[in-house]
Amino acid sequence: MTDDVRWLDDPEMRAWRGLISVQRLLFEQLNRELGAESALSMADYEVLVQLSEAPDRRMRMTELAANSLSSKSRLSHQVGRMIGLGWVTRETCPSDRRGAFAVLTDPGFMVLEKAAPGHLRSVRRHLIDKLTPDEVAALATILPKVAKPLERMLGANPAGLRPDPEVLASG
Amino acid sequence: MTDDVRWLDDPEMRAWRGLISVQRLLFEQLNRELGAESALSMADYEVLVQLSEAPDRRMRMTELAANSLSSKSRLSHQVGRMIGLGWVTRETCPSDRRGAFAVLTDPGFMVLEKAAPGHLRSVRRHLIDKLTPDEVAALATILPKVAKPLERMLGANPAGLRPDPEVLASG
DNA sequence: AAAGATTGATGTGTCAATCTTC
DNA sequence: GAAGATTGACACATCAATCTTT
Repeated sequence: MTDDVRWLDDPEMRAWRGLISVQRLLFEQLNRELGAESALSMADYEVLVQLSEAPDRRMRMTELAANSLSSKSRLSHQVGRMIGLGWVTRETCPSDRRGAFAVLTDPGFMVLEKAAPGHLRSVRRHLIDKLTPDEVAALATILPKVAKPLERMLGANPAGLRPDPEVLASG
Repeated sequence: MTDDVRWLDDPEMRAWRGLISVQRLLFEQLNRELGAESALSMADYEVLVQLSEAPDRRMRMTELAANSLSSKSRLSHQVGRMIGLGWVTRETCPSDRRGAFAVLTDPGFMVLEKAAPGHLRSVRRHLIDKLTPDEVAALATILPKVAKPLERMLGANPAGLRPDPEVLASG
C-alpha cells in the first residue's frame, strides 16, 4: 500500500460526485414520492414487479434476490414483511425441499397496479425529462459498463453479495 | 390520475435500470471495501473529507449537511456517533448561540488520511477504470442535469430534505 | 414564528450464525 | 460439505416531535 495515490482529475471527480448526488437525491426522492402515494418502498416495488412478471406470479427466493440485486438476507427480511402485509405468500418447492417460492397475491398485484403510474411519472419527471434522448442513450450504454463487472464479481461469490477478499487485498 | 401511462421505452428503461444497478452494486461494494479496510462508512468518509477541507477543519452543522447531501437529522446522528469515536468534537457558535460547529480532531484526520488511498483505489477500480475518458466526461456532464434540479427543489424546502407537496400532488 | 439543531421511535439493511435438504 | 433460505443482533436512516435562540 504505497502512499502515492492518483487522485481524481476534474472530469473524474465530477462524474463520481454526480453519481453520489444522483444516488442521494434521486433515489431518496423517488422513494419518498412512492411511499407518499402508495405506502411502498422502491425495494417493495421492485419485488412486486419481478413477481408480477414471473410465470404463475411466483419465483424462487434466490432467483428473486438475483433479479432485484438484493442479498438473500435482505430479500428474506423483505419478503417476510410483505407476507405480513398480505402482498406475498410463501410456498415450498416440491422438487427441492430446501427451496421456497415467493408468490404474489391478488392484493399484492393490486397494490402494484395502483402504484405503478405514479411511480413511472416520478421517474420521468426527475430523471428522463431532465435529459435529451441522446443523454438517456448515453447512460444506457455507459452505466452497464460499471454495473456488469460488479454483477459478475458479486454473483460469482457463493455466499451472496459479499466482497471478494482477493480483490480487496489487491492493490 | 389517468390510467394511460407512458411506459419507458428501451433506452429509457436501460438507463433507469442502469442507475439502479450502479446504485445497488457500486455503492454497496465501495461501502464494503471501505469498511473492511478502515472501519469507515461512505457517510463517515464524506463527513471527514468535508471537515478536513474546511477552514479550521470546522463547519456548521447545516452547512455540513448541505455539502454532504444529508438531512440535518441524519447528520446529527452521524456526527454524534463520530464524536463517540473521537473523530469529531462539537463546539457552540459564539455569534449565533443556536448554532453548532462540528470540528475534526487529529485522530479523525488520521483516520481519513489512512483510509483515503484505499478508497480512491476502489473508486478507480470499480468506476473510473471501467470507462473511457469520453464516457467519464459524459457522466460528468449528464448526471448534474438530474441532480441539480433535485438539489434546488429539496434545498428550497425549509425543513430539510422533504418532498414538496405541490410536486407530489401534480401530475 | 422561524431557524439551528438534536432526540427518540420505528423501519430497514448488514453481517454472521443457523437450520434443513441436497 | 455445499446450496437454499431464514434468523437475530446490531447499525444506520427516517420521520415527527422537541428544545433553544433569534
